[in-house]
Amino acid sequence: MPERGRIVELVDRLRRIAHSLQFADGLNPAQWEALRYVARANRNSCSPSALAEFMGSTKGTVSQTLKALEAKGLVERRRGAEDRRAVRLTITAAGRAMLENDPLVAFSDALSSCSGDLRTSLEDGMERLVHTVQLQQGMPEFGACSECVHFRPERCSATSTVGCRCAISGDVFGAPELDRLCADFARTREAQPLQRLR
Amino acid sequence: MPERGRIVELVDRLRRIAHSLQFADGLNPAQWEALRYVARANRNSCSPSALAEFMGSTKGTVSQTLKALEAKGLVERRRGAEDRRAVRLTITAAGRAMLENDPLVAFSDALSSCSGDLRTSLEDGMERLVHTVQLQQGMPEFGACSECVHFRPERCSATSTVGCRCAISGDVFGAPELDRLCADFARTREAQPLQRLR
DNA sequence: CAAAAAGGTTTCGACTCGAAAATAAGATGT
DNA sequence: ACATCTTATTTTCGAGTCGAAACCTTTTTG
Repeated sequence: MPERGRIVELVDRLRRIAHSLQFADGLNPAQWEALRYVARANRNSCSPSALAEFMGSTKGTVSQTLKALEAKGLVERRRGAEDRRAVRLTITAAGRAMLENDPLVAFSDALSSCSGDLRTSLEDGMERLVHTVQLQQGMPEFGACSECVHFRPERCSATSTVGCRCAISGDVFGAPELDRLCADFARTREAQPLQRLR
Repeated sequence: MPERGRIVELVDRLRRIAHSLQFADGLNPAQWEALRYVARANRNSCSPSALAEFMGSTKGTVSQTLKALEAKGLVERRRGAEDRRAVRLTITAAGRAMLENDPLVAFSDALSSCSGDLRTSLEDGMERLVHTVQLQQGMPEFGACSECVHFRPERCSATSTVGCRCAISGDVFGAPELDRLCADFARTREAQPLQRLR
């Protein structure tokens, strides 16, 4: 029997370290997470609701996080044009600058000296772990078009540029947004077991 | 260039999931972490100070966490026999029972269906990641005798049982405590680079 | 012995977070 | 049109967490 608790300890250490690191530059962990999200989500998912779902939090709590980020000039809240209830979140130049020294980059730096293969297999393993737990726990999963059930490839005009018409929103996403996180994401293949990794 | 931010995203998701999961059974993440620690530390490290260092927190904060755990009957605080300032923490039977359904076991379950090799290489990779970041960030690292600089193997009487006389505390640790976490831990080999994994 | 240091606890204030109420804009049904 | 329901978000409130600093007690040091 492989030690039952090793992965538990590792995850908890990782959590603690990441938590500690994210008190940098006057932000707190929730604010860093939200800032990262706003920089990473597609235009349909840049809303307080989607962010609340992503963070496993409530809209009320997220509203305060966003208020803090807006006060610091890192994020903008604008009311939607068509739907006046909606709020569209956008990251500002200052917000992008702030992300340049994201404290979690320490983890990326830690891998900088290792081979690409090693790095990739570690990342793949962690990704499977995250997916599996999210699935088992019934947590929502966010992802990009390429692995999404709702993805409908679409050719743009004469050039062979491929975009994505989302079967849910009906919107077309161009190349820049194809890799962004979407709240409507649903993985195409069901729960790939960890055995089949690599 | 391998995507720079992938590991950052993964770590942050892992952190968020682990955080969410640890609001089970009336405890909070800090309390779960402390409970795990008390169950896992050797007798010299079962103190509020060591726990504070482990958690990257302050003694005051830890004191409150412990007060909560004691009130729930999961941990006992007893004043030291020799040094009356010291407090010795011990986990109770109820505490052990509580750990039986540690919410982070979800991560262990997620790996239960994968091969031992795969699991081990993922765990090894994550362990290196944790070590490397802790080292780079000047964070304290906790570990057990087997990899510790202060480890001095010691034969007990006629039987070939091997114990550990710690060069710092001077104490002898028997088999049951050899694998426990120690606040005086110092890794023997310096910062093994991630390249040499496996 | 007095002073300093070490181990813990308490107090206080800032801040986070979630639940619930409030606001406001769309959507739906009659 | 009009009332009602739903969606999107913010505000308010209260409980709880955490860190800094003050405090207490017990060694250790000079």
